[in-house]
Amino acid sequence: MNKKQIQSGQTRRKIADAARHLFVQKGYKATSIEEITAATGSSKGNLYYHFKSKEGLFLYLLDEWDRDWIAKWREKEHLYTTAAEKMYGFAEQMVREDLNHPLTKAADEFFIGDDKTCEVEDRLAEMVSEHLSFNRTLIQQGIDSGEFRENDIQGLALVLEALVIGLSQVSRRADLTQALQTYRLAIEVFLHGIAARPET
Amino acid sequence: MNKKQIQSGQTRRKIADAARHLFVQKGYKATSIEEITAATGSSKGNLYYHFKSKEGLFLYLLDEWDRDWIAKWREKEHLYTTAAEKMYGFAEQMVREDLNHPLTKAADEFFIGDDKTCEVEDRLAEMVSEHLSFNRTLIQQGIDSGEFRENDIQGLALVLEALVIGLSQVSRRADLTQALQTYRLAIEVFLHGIAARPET
DNA sequence: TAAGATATTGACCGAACGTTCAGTATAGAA
DNA sequence: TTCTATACTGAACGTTCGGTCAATATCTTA
Repeated sequence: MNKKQIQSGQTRRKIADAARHLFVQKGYKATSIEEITAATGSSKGNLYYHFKSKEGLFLYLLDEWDRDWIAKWREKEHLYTTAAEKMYGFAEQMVREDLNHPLTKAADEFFIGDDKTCEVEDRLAEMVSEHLSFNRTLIQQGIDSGEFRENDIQGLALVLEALVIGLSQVSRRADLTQALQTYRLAIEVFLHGIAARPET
Repeated sequence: MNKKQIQSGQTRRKIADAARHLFVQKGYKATSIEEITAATGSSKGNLYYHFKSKEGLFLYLLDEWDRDWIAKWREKEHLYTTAAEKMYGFAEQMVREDLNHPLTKAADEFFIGDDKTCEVEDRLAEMVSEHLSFNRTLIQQGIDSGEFRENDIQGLALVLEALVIGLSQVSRRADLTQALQTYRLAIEVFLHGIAARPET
């Protein structure tokens, strides 16, 4: 590995990290290329040397982030025995990994905005379905083990997704402790509800 | 009332309606003044004759929408007897009133964007606390009537808010029937959870 | 060390957007 | 009818932003 290649890789990393941080914090549109380069100390042209476009940079981050997230989850998953524990673990990872998944806020802008490329559109649709599939598996496991009631799994996966998206928005300006507490309470509610006794 | 004053009022209404529709559909930033005027048939200058600025227009819509929402709720509230029914009614109104509250998406951009005026910031903070207060009341009523378990009310209000925000995002591209179904399921889960039996 | 590949710079471009303003049309007052 | 306040128009302005490019610096290789 060259000295040049190493430094080039470091630059790429620095840009990606700064961009991810800003996208999460401010959203996609509200984050300008100039802000990203200002945060890295390098120049605008250099960013365009390493990444094709703003969209390309964002897409790169989406892929990277998703890979990391799944990898971290696979590491921890076997530590949890019950499906309920997995749910709490799931929530905790959501909070600790920068308080939200890129899908949550920044990607949502893409869904609504009308200026999205086909490539981006496809990739996002894919990620959403991956997300829902992840949630379905989580719920299915609980049903199989007898922990959860038989129910509309696809619907529940959507509700869980909604809960997670909403939580990340509500918690964006909260500190880690508060966020963790809210997430845990939310999962508790998701599992047990707030009604005094379940209808049988 | 003059003929002129009437027409002026109608223009104002037409602009406000078109703007609300677009803001809800596309978000705040993604909606341009030009689009709004194109949808009304009147001119850019005319919009600025009736409203101070884009922000001012948005603020006007927030106030108006909030008033309408609360008024409609007060109309229906007495029809529901149990707190659980109120929850479902709450969800239904959320869906029917254009699939979301302006707070949900467009206003969220303000929270994150750094270009907000103090006036807007204050008004939004006020509205959030009103929202949470509304949720608290709803939950408190259920506890008082013995329907809901005693619990961290402020936390639950936040979770409910997160759920509602998330639902509106997840349902934005769904039709009314689907959305209603998802919202109902979500409230069901919020009330009863998904666990096979509650921990006692 | 010379030549060439690679990495970085920052001025610049065109498009989009919010906002302004000089000017026009119209309804009611005199 | 004439005058005036109100309602409305659309070209133009200043700014912001994503993206480009010719020039330059830095490192590798021969």
